[in-house]
Amino acid sequence: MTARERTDFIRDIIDEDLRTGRHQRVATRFPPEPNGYLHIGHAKSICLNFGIAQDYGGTCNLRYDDTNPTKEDVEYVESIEADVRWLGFAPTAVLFSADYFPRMYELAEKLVTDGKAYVCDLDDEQIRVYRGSLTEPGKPSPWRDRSVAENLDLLRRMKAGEFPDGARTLRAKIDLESPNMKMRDPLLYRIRHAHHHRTGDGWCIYPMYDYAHPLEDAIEDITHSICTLEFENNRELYDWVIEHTGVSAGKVAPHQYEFARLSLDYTMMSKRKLLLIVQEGHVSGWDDPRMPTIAGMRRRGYSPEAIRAFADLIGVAKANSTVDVGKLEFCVRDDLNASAPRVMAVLRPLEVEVTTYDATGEVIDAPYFPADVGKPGSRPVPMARTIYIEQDDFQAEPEAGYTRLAPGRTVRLRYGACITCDEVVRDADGAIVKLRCSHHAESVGGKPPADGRKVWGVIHWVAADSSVPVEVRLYDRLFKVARPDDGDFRDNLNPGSLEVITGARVEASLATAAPGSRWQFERLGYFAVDTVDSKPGALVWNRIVTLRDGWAKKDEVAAPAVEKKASARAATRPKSKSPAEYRAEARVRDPELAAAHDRALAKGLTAEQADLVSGDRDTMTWFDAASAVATPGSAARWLINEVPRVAEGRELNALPFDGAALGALVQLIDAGTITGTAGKDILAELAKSGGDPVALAKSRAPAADAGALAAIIDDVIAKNADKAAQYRAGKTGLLGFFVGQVVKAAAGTADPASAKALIEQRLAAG
RNA sequence: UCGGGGAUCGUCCAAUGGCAGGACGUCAGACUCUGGAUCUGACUAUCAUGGUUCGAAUCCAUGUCCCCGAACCA
Repeated sequence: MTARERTDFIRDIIDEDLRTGRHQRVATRFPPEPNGYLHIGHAKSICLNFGIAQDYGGTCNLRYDDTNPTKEDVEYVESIEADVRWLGFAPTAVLFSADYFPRMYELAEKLVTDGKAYVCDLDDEQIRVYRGSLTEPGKPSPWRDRSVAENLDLLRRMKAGEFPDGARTLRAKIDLESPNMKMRDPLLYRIRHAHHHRTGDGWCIYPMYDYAHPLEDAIEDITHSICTLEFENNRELYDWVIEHTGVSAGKVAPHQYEFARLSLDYTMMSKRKLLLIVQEGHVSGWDDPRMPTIAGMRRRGYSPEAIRAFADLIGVAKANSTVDVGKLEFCVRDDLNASAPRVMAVLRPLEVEVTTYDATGEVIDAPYFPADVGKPGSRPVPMARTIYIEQDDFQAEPEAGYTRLAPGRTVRLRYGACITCDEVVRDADGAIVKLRCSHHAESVGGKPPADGRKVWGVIHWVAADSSVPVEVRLYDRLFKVARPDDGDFRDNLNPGSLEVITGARVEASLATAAPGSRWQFERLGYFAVDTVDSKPGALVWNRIVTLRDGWAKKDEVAAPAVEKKASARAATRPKSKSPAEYRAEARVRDPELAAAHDRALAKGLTAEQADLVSGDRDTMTWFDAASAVATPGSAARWLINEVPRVAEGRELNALPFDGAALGALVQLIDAGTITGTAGKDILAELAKSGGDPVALAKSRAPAADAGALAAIIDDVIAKNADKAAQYRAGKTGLLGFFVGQVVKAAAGTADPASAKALIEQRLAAG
């Protein structure tokens, strides 16, 4: 990767895993199901998984998650690998889930033997009913308690093909009452007498995703299994499968991490709906240049570099978000600006006769790149008496702000001379058919016309005789609304997403442009030779993206603000209990807690504090122990506000110290023996490795006296003279910075409150 | 018996108790043989309300809003 450092929460986790020695290597995987073409959302995932492997010198497998033979196809398998490689990544290995079917089945028998899975005869409708709902527990299948021997026999007969599709399933025996629906005896195998693209008719039972995926990861020794947010609920089952099959025994098991998948406005990412768009003929195929597929973007002319830059730009996080398509277009332009040679083409030609021009065979040597790009190369551009300019570049009655050609006005022909419009030739209907212009021969080479007349602008052109006629396809976004999924996507298709221009002309040098090559047509945009329909002598060009255009922008209708979708679900769904309700209920159930609540109140705690220290047994015990030694109010404050910070998610009873130790610490602070800041330091130490707070307090350096403190402060101010100046100039927010620096420099011997006062004083004095 | 996640400029992502920062975008200017590029400047944010703290986007509490989960899909 470049010098720019990439960070995201997943790389943070990896850094931590490497630091602590949990892993010595990094192994990821990209696991698409071969049931469609890859799209820009997959590109994000590919860049993440392969990018991590590159950054950490690890491995990344391309693994087809082909566990459902009825939806998958070799066409997709081939397109996926091609897309991954085109994006610039080389899989460490290309693998298929189906190749693990024997091992998976073996482990399924082990689960059965261990009494952790059973064969269920319920049909799909019954299973759904038995599973319960989001708010109600499920109930056990009547087949849940079959003997191991019977289960094993039935499983083997399932595998042998003795039963029809849907007759039986293999289910994990977990917990029908789990609040996580995924844990309510999930299906492991279903019967499918179907031909598999890879295993043929070798199997008639196929593993479910939730069973197959963790095993695949474990078998491949994946360390970090990265997937999208909707699998968060599946993680518990992922871990269950690995633990109970023992597939990772003796090794470090893979762990699943979830990130937010990409949403792009004006774009649809659902594979199912993308398939419909193709099937219903709204586009020409999966690789139609309007499609958000990698194949479509490739054909459109997007480069792999641009797509990778986009993935970097948008980052990786856990918040659902919708990225502005403008960011993708920025990446595409940014890449092309530096890489695409400049040439000239006229989309809608307007004939211009340069009446004063009679040279023949004149050829202009025009550079491929402007000076600011600084790349070498040029091509010959023939001039002629008859040329074409863009119809848009002439207005018979120029509107305000128009800076191009008009009657009597002079403009420069790009790379050539300036011309002045002398005459507009119209047909019988008054339509403009051609222009007659005179030219200023002395103005070639960027020089101004000799008579000092104003040059309004620079326009592009091609010679009439030597330019070549081509077809140009102008693409716009496929959907006319930012959220095509609101309602039926078919209603939201942009009818103008493709405009075919047949009368366009490109300069002579482009006659042999290679399919797939990318160029900038000056002042128009970036274009690529179509790789499918273009033929020598009959070129077809795709517009990749327009140039950024400040003038055109003014005509553009402001995009309507994206309206927030009203949440029908939020209104109808039952509201979850709040923690406060849980605590109150716990006290109703448990008289000990109720008593603790009264006790806390009696000790003078506020109602809120009393509530918080009596919601569960652990907290109650801690508070009782702490308040036995320290002032109850202080004990409660520290327990409520400070302990959770250092616990970093651990339960109280998992901490290496207890309520009594907390009490002892708080007592020292109450008594003024140590400062609150020192107390926080000691608390952090306790949380890390336990110990005796009194001893820890004693071992600390004594508080700095006023003189020592002043010396530290002066030193910090001297070292940060620029910041001090900014502070004095009014950036008072920097006070916190100085306090932080001083506290750090004093290694805990300074009391921040008094330090702060002293710093303010010194800063003002300076 | 509901559970799991999430909320920071218009947009996307940072800041792991100490200067709210970057990019896209927008606006203004400079420059320009592309109304491009480049450069300069400006713009705009911590969901709300309390609390803890010398100091809170960050810790605690209460509330609000959003997403996911009840395929023999992945």
